Amino acid sequence: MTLDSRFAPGDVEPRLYRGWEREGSFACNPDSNAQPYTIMIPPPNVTGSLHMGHALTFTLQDTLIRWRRMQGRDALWQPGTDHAGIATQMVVERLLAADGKDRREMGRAAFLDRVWQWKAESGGTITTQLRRLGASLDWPRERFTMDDGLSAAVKETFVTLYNEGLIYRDRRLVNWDPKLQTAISDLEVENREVKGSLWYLRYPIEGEPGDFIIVATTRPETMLGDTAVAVHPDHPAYGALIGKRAILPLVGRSIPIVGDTYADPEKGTGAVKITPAHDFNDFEVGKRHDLPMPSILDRQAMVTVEEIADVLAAIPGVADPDFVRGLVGQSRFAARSAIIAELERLGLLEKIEPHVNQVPHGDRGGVPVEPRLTTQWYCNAAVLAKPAIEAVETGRTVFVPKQWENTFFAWLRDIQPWCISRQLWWGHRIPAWYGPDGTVFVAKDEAGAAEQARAHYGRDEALSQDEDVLDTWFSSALWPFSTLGWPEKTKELDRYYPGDVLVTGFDIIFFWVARMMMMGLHMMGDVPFRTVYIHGLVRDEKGQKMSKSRGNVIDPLELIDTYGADALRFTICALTGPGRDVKLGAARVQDYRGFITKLWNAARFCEMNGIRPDPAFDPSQVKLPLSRWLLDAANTALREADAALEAYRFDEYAAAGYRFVWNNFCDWFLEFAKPLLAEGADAAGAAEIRGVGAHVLGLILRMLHPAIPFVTEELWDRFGYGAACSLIGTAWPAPVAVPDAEAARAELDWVIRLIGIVRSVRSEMNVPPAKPSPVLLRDASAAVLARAGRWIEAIRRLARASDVQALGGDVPKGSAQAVLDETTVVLPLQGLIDIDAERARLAKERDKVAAEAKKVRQKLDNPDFVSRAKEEVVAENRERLAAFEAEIARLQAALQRLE
RNA sequence: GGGCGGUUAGCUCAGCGGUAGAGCGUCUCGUUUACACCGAGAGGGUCGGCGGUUCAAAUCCGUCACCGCCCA
Repeated sequence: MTLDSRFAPGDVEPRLYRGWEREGSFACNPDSNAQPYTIMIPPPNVTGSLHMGHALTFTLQDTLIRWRRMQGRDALWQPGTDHAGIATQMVVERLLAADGKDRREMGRAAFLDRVWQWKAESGGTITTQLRRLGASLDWPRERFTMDDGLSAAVKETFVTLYNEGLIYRDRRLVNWDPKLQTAISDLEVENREVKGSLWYLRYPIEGEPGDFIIVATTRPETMLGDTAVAVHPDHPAYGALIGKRAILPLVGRSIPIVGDTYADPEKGTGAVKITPAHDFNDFEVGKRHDLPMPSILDRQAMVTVEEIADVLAAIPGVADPDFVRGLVGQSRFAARSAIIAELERLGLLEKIEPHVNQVPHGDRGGVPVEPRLTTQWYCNAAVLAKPAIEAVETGRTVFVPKQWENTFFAWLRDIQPWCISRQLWWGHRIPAWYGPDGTVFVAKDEAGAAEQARAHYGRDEALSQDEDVLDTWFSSALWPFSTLGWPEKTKELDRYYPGDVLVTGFDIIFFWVARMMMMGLHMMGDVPFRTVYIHGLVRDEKGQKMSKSRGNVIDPLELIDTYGADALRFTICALTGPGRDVKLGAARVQDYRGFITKLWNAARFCEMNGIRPDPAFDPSQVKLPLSRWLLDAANTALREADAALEAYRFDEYAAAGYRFVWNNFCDWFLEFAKPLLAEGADAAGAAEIRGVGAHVLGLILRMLHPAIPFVTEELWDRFGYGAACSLIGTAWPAPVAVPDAEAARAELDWVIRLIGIVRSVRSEMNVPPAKPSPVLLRDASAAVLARAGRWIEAIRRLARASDVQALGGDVPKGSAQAVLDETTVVLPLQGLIDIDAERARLAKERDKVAAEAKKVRQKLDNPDFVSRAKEEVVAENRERLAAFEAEIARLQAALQRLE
């Protein structure tokens, strides 16, 4: 074995990943006695490809799962994807369109065949890409929401909830996407700021020629469907009109003027037109006042007059049925222009003001959503939400960070009926059949429905299944248990439900977290996960959200190609603090790649110096302070790493590893080890250093494996710590008792500080590095001198000292001086240093300490502080003051010696 | 309009009552054979403003400003 001078992730990563998969290293074991640890992913969209958001969330999850797996837990990380009804159907329709085909021509069955074919060819993109990241998902257990088993779970749930009255049909307003021609969820609607206008329309008052009520609207085209004008009951000018009627221009309909607090006297004119079939607020007003609710836009958002045909009336100068009929078939945008022009012609347009408003857009289709009155299937989410809210209130499920539970509560406490039907072909077909008279029979299959129909009608009747499919989230909500075999009673279900943690971004709380909680509690009787860890979003270096339109999207696969998966993963961990977005760019990944390289090179040094795993090495038997110091520091790092991971502090975990490897192992241990390993050094000492070095390198590899699995596994294998690809399954290290750790810490701490002081003085005094200098210790105790003697080689090497000795007599002329505890460190550098500069340096040092001392003295001079502060704080400050004063005295003495 | 989060060194961020920190960048120095994807040293902050609580405030409370997100 000889390690290359650079770690080559591109060669190593695929080989190790294949090795892990081949060895079955990612597999859970339902037959084991170990305590399970389960992470259910919010399943990614089958049409998706890996983006930085995935890289973030899967890196964190993989870090957790690898850590728990090493701790001996029976880890299940359940992979899979959801079928993404709308997105997938759009993808396949686009492919068909390229071939000049249309799904309606080919028919439902052929279209679905085509979707499955697409899924077989392209649906594995993201799962392949997750492997590049190193994600250790239990792939043989991969599930898809349209699988038979998961489909059975959907049917079971639908039928159960229907029978409980929690699923029902209702006619109400939905968010309708006119492009996709389906209902969509509130959560699939994004409000976009659009520069529009506020049009002020004059509606004539019935029976009072020449009088108008002026309504302000952002959507004049909907006026065809107006069935009232609402004013605030207390409105000074318009309040008196309540109870009268207005003539709806163009249409000629007589509509009431109603009093409703929905009308905001501050907005527009204070009077608002009411179109119950095309606006959610107006719908509520319509219900309160029992208004008609005609739709004037069809499924494509084209004008239709079918529902207002019988109220059209010709009123000269106000309304013209021919004009209205002429709008039929026009888009809502064209109709708007035409209506405004006509109103203007009739003198019924008061004015137009520029207006910026929030326009709801379908997030997939990209066109403005049209509220539309349709019959859909609904789930009574308010009932399901109650136990979900309670589970978080009582701590059965805990949010980390806790503040996110407010977001969860806010949404669930105000939850609207969940529209679960979609006018799509790709998805779980709603298990409802209709008889000839429209009676609904809900059953898991057609035979069940037929049986119900027979009982109902007393004979066999032809049934037709509902054409619609279910919202994708209906099946995603079941994911934490449907993937485990439910509704079958499987040992996996028994063992891995509830899961331990759901890891996701805050934007997903409404989507998956809330729905999984509701369905898990209702169908399984228990929460789906005990902890919900919420991380931030990935942004670019400037903090901007990554988006295709901004052109600032970073492809994680490119980062992996360039810097390696470990570098990307470590960067993500290091930057993932609590409740923070992660600003990430190539530069950051490059920086952290330095750490991977550092680790690699430290290992190379070990290799070159005969540091290799020794099964006989016993850390409790080490003799050298350096060994004890290193083991003690490793204990600290391990404790920090564990505490950090327990608390989901990925940044602190990464920092603990970084500090230990770089600042303890490399900067000091390996440097101190060099003379001890040199030729002619004490053989027993060298053997111990090799032993402890190998032991601690092994600890490092284990401790960092969850974050940087590839480089650690490669080194583990190459050094022969275990069989090939075995690190992933190796036990997580625990701190061990280190004899005399306190003394070792004191000793090494002193040596490190001494070297630091000498280096600092030399650098500040511009001593040429090639000029070694003696290091003289004045006022040093016998113990300190003995210590210096033990470390003389290291001090020579690292502090550029020619010798280290006690200084008995006077300080030689032209020396530089510094204070280390009770000792004054003297560097005789006559001719090499500028005495004035040295004087200034010492004075500055003294003044700095004096300033500190002054602050502490002022504190101690305050009787309130001494009497009211905690005793240990007072004592600590007394000690600090004493130390400062002693240091000042020594610096002062050093200054005087210069004269 | 309501809610949440943020404002600490040039940048990215920890710290959240008792000595202001890290990483990166900057400057100076370095052919010390693990590593220049390196080593050594240095400089750099009235912890957004203003009030308050406290012996003590970056940290707790109030208020304002600015930035970002979510919901109307």
